[in-house]
Amino acid sequence: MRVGLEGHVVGRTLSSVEVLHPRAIRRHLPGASDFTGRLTGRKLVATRRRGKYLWVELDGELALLAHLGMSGQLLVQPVGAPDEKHLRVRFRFADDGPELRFVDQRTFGGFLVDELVTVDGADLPTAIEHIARDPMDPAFDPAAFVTALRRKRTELKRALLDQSLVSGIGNIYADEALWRARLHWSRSTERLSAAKAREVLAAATDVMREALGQGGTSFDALYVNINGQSGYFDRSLAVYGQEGLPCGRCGTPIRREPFMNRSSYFCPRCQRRTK
DNA sequence: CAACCGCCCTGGGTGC
DNA sequence: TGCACCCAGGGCGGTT
Repeated sequence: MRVGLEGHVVGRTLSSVEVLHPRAIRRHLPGASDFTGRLTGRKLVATRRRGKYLWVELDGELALLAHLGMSGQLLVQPVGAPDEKHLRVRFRFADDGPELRFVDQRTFGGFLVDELVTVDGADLPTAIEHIARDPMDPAFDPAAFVTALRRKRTELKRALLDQSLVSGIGNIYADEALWRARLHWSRSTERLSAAKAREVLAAATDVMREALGQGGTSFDALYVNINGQSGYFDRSLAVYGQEGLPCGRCGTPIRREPFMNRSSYFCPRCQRRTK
């Protein structure tokens, strides 16, 4: 998504911004008129990503920060193309070329305009100062992650989802990484060996790299790239959403258990629960 | 302070 | 056919 966006918007100047649903900018506390006011006339300089956050650097040390939530899409569409049913924000450009649209059925996604701050050598929007580097980041420190993980006193999957430890891992990639590392989601972080911690991190990194290579995960057909095409990593899922189907390693039916008001999928034989 | 819970929201699917 | 209900997801405020 970031790469696609880069090719379409970098170097262009915003001429108008239209907020069609207030929830899409709920994290921009000064409100819609401030949001559009700060963006209008601004030039887009670069696209950046950290974990699940995406932002566009603007001239003037500002950033347009986005989180797509679970159903958010950024689409490039010709001016005048029919509005999508769930169109939430429209960005138009001074060159009158194709516009950028934020389409989001479930309205978990959204934007804010934010100032940049330097944290540990990286320029970040202030709102995401607490978000850790993701495993694709060249400056990501695996050893520091392992140390921080083992200092936690919680369940392993909770820690993998904690975006202040490592970012970019959500419910799907956590389950896939745990299956690859043969660890149950409820394993305690403080009793996890450093070797096992490294293993689950490596598995998560592999899952993310493979998913990126395939354009992401689109199990519910709501995830699409900048051209409206879905990723197809869902074809590669070993456990997520596979309840009752045989484990690819041992054939035991995959099980689903409630976890934090959602679900964890795992192989009950490969991923034994420990005390 | 760390850990944890519940809520935000929409629409597709299911069961009655 | 229509209605009530459930579920998916990430992040954050509030509570323990």
